[in-house]
Amino acid sequence: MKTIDPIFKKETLELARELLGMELVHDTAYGELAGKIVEVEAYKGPEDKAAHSFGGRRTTRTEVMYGEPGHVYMFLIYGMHHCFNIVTGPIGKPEAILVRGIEPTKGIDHMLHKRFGEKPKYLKTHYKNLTNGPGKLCRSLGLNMAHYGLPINRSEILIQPYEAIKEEDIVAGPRVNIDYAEEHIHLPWRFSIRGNPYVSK
DNA sequence: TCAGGGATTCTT
DNA sequence: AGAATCCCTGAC
Repeated sequence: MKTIDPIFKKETLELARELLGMELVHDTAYGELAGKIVEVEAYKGPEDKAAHSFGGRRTTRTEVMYGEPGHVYMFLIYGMHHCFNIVTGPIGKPEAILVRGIEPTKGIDHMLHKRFGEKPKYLKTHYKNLTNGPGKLCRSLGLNMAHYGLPINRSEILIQPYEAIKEEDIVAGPRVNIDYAEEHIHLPWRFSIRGNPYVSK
């Protein structure tokens, strides 16, 4: 019986901050694709109006958030972009952390190819736009619905220590594109590494 | 069964 | 500022 990595048992907002500076790895047949996490958002259902699990909504899509923390919650947005999330909170409490930006660390050539296809030469703008957004980083790492529900650090998806981030280098602010969340729009549950170029716009 | 909308990205 | 694009959801 596989156990859950204890790091994922932390409180969601605390874990969100600690994820900054850690390395997200997709271990593929042709090598590791990886990047340092530089931006995340916390979603604390069922009380959080911005969360997919608000009000205890429990469907095929949100089901994994009701299970053990440390599993992958993937969803498709706007019919074309995948988003990668880490399930958090105790069993029965549907919380998650969305990874919105990473700084490439391993397998950059493969990532460029996955995102932009075959190019005679990749430009500076290709590198800059490789992983500075939730849909972009999934495309570059090759993450999709096939990874829904996988146990992190017990599968091809890994999150491991990489670099310590000082508390004063963490920026907290409101989450992006949640206009529907009414009084929860302004909760400062978006965290990023100050000044990092791979933080999304 | 179906209309409406979205935790985005790219182009104009 | 608007389009692309389609799965998920809730209502009927």
